[in-house]
Amino acid sequence: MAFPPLRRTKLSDSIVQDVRRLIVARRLEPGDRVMGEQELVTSYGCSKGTAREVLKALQVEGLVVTRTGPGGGAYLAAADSEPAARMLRTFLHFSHLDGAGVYQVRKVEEPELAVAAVGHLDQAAFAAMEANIAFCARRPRDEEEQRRQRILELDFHDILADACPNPLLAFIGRFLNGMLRDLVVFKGAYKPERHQFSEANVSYHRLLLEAYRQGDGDRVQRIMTEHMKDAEGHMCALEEEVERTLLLDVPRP
Amino acid sequence: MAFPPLRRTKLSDSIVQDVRRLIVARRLEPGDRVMGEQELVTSYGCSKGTAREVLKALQVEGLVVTRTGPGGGAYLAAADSEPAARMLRTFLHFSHLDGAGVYQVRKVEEPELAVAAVGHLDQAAFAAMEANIAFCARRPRDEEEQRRQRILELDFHDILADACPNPLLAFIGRFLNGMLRDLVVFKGAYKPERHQFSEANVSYHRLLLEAYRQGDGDRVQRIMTEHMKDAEGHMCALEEEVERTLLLDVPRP
DNA sequence: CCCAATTTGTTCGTATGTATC
DNA sequence: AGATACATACGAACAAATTGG
Repeated sequence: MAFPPLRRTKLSDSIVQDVRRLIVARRLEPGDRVMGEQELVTSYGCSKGTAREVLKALQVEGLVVTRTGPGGGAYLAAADSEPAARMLRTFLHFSHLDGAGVYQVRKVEEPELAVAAVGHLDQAAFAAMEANIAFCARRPRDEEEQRRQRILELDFHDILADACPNPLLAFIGRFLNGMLRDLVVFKGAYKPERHQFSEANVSYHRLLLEAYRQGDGDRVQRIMTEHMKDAEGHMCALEEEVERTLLLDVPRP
Repeated sequence: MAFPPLRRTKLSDSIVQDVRRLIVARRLEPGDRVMGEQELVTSYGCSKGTAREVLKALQVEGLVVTRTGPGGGAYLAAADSEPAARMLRTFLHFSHLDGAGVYQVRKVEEPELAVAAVGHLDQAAFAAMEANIAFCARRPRDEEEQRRQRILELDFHDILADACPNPLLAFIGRFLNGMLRDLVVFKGAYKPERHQFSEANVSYHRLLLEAYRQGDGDRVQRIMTEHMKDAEGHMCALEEEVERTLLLDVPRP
């Protein structure tokens, strides 16, 4: 036995783990000060380079932000879903998640999120929904505007996610919206042939807005469920179409 | 131009972004070689420390693993959900997600996952489910064994997640199971008073196993839906109890 | 089994940009 | 404007780990 350096894990990793534990143990909140470069060097006896790696890891995890200058250093970052979303995207990138997989989740999650948002929409949210519908209902002048409309249709669902009091549900909703945004630009879901899809979405959004104004949770649930079912059908049709064109371009051996 | 000091974003961050783009552009797969320390230094003209920060960031993101020695360097890591799960945990840590929030998602997600797993369970999975049920059905000799049983009940759901062909659905399922494992140990859900909860879970698992053996997706859906509804009730009761004891210990001003 | 080559891991010294006072 | 404090970046050197002769 007897490992001479007695270290199987990288030094920086163990320090990172230690700092993480310290953060939760001391009940630190966003904005509080965390150990900076010098403090890590002095309290752990490591070098600047190692301390920098530790800070870098915590930055990537979205836990801390660093500022230069006097009074600068490392501070606990505000809760941000972006790092988690980015890593989930990379994980799913290698797992080859397709649009059908996205909608298998979305069709059960989005109705739940929609009803959870009832009673949590303020005037600004209602105004944003109205403006969103107004823009998406306009007849697009060119393909570029059509693409922007499709992106904005997803923003409508982001408004609902922002109003959802359940942070996990809201995260999943926003994440799925982001995935669909990517699919829109990569799979060309904004093509003219898909115009009826866009019109269906807008009408569903109109119905949702009305149900929200009346605070009718059951109706919100029913409309959103149907909305997702409809959108799933469009997505599957789109993917089949893309599949066909790909098969024509690159025939398999 | 020549603007070395004219930089608003950190150098290492831009290199990280560049490497990420390179990975997806070249369609690299897990196991493929990525730029290591030396290569980063030579191709980006940065220092060793900066190159190490880049590698560190990619490691934290779960994208690459590094090995020492000849033939070592940075390699694209196998798809791993752990980094994404860890960051999602930290995000939700600051968002104060409670057990009720977990079950609001779980009760709509787990039935969908359960039916998706139908037809994807092999003999090993069936054997694992049987062994799991057998262990959890045993009368616990002490509180410690009871706690282990509660953890293992969640492993039953992990078996289903492993069989689920939708990677996103499987990720959410495994993530929720992990969250509940933490709640079990922190909120003491394994207390003797909760024994009937455990028995209910085991009976639901038995019914699920039978439905899976018959490949009856509808029955799987119904049983799991009821299972989640039941578990949600127990979780809410538990949290109310914990809330009461906390109010007794630390009366609010 | 040891030795050498290779590549990451770690340390120290130094310099520079940047924000605060 | 200058001094201070801090992160950011570079360079050189050594240690540790792994592979192959």
